[in-house]
Amino acid sequence: MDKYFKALNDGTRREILEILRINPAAAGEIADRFNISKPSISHHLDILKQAELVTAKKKGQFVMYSINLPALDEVLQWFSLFKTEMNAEKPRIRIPLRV
Amino acid sequence: MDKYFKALNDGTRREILEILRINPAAAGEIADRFNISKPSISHHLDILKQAELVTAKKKGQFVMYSINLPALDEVLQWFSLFKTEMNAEKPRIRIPLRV
DNA sequence: AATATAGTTAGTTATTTGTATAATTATTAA
DNA sequence: TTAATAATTATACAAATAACTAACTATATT
Repeated sequence: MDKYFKALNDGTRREILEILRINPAAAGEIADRFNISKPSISHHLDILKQAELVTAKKKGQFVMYSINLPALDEVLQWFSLFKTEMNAEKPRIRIPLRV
Repeated sequence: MDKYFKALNDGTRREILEILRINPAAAGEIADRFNISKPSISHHLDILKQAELVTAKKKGQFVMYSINLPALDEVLQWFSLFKTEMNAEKPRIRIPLRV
């Protein structure tokens, strides 16, 4: 869990994830979206990769980065511990909205 | 969102939240659970309070800390952006397990 | 009033982190 | 094979962070 939170504790890295959520992208494309040097972005991508929040695959001279949704889902599960629903008293029965 | 992730980027603070999830507790009770000095825990509590992840209320000579679930829910919502479900192709219909 | 208990604030230190520039590797194009 | 493009690695440095001890404030007890 620690590696995830470490990686997520940076606005630039969270933005990168939001970008990759839509589509995979090359390192340079990602860097172009920020006013930060390319080596810095490369470093951010490395941290995300080490945390397994993204994957990287070389395509010719490009390196394509993709999001790793299952990892993000693991973090989401940690937060589920605190779901208000779980701690509420009343509603024991949930009526489905649609079938 | 930044203040949340900053506060959550520490194992001790996440453990404190897990403790407070069960019950409110005084600063000292919390400190007793860790091999860390009381001033350090006090500082962690302050960071959690500043991030609005916990609330503090003085009761006599004690300070009782409680979890702030709605704030944690906000973070959970950020993660929901990445819910696999949202990006998956297949399951459009969910069958409720029980009514 | 004096002492004990609970907690925070102040000040210090070692470590980690985000950024930059410069140099390097790898692939593609002339 | 030389030059251009994409990306990473190396190095340096300022700022942020987590920990400690010591000192302080506030409440409770004797």
